[in-house]
Amino acid sequence: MDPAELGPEALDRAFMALADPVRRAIVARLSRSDATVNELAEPFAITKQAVSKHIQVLEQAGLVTRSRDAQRRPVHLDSAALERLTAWLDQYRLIAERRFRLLDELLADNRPAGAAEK
Amino acid sequence: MDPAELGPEALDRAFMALADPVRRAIVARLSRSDATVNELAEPFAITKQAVSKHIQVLEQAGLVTRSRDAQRRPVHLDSAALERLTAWLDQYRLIAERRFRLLDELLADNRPAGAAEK
DNA sequence: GTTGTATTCAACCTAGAGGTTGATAAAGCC
DNA sequence: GGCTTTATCAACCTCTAGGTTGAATACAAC
Repeated sequence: MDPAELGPEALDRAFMALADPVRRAIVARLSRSDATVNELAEPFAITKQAVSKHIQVLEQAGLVTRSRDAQRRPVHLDSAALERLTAWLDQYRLIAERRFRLLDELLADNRPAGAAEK
Repeated sequence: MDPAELGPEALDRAFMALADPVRRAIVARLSRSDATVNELAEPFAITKQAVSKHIQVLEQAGLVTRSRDAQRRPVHLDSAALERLTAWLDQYRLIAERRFRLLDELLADNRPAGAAEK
């Protein structure tokens, strides 16, 4: 099956991961460069353990990956994962927008024409 | 300030709203046409009260709006809200991708050049 | 006005998210 | 070996999300 396919649980985890300001800030920070847990924890008024948990949430959501560098575990943003979420959103947004466009054309054309769109 | 500006709480609510398979299915359904609570509840094995709550979550997240038609309260998908989320994701995805592209160019160019990207 | 349909409100339950503190693991430095 | 740094594990607490049932509201239809 398509590796870029996103099952429901994967979407659950990805959107849930982004539904937290700390984790979104981490994503924003990682967009500029990879970073370690300590570096990522620095701006926040919470413990490093809490940040470590946030990173694990992002990792299980597939949004970030981690490597090894001695005792450090640099975190890396997976931009393809963000793209998959964008794709999910765009899919339904475009369906809805196409529908509105058709409706507008019908209305502008000449008559109500009592078609779809309850 | 820009009405399309998304504060942290708005992003919290929007992403949280999408972190549930029932609510995502509702969004998918609404992309095809507006629908009432009863219509939206039909495919699910949960009570209408639960679906009503889901819709309120989507509404407070700004993802849907509601109108009145006698005792019915048709739900309408706000595609602009989806677009705002896409914009948030793309913002950081593009920063990360640009960085990778530059790094690739540096590597392909000729020498390591010991620049950024820890 | 009474019945029926669509939706919400209120109270409650349970599981999990996000936080803490304290102990543990793993790797470099002297 | 011992010490320090980086990061995680474990146990715990509190708050909220998602679900239930049962009563209440709002409007239509008869």
